[in-house]
Amino acid sequence: MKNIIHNINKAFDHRIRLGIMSILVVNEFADFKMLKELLGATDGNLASHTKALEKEDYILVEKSFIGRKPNTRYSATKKGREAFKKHVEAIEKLLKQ
Amino acid sequence: MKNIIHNINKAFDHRIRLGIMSILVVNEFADFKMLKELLGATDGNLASHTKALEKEDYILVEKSFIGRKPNTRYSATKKGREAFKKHVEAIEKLLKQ
DNA sequence: AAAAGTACTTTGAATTTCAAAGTATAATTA
DNA sequence: TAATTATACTTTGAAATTCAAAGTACTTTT
Repeated sequence: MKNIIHNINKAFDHRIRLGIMSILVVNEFADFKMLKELLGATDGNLASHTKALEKEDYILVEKSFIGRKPNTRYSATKKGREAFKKHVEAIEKLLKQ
Repeated sequence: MKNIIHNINKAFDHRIRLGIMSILVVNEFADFKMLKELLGATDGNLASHTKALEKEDYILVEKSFIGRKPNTRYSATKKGREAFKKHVEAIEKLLKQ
């Protein structure tokens, strides 16, 4: 096989999704507000990217209340961590020649 | 500033464009056929991604004939190389926490 | 009690992605 | 030599994605 981008996961193509995963592999959890600030995304935009990752079972979404305010908290699943690791390795391989 | 994906260039978000640039920073030139094979892209798909990079002045497109067959050859511009280098550094920084 | 803020969700328009079909010529086979 | 197949792209437009504005449902401040 020749295809050099074969192992690059299209679910992580977009910088916001790449950012979400980067955050979630080093932080056990992150909430909506934290992701929004770290990524500079608008609300709707962030919601659709988290939804895309959730659909792939790469992240887990947990809704609860902190005090009486709603709080949505995200974490990377095992599947997500593994897929992201593979993706990062593929990018590194691609970039060093 | 908090935005951790601030230096990630959206022109290189897509894996095919990332692949094109990776190829063009190590090879002075690559033609349509070579890119197509290395990236596993369809014709129309590759054409639109090269067009996007050309629009940003990140790659240069030269059309000629080899014998009597048309040949389209791509190369990275100085601007493209610089932008890509910055992008790669931003990705590396993002990925190591 | 009204106004402003927080934490999202919904919506749909704009943009992007993609492959099928088209164009034009070259090479092969019958 | 005529027909068929292959090469090297380009054009087209439907489908998918991206995005921010507006909406919902509270909570907090004035």
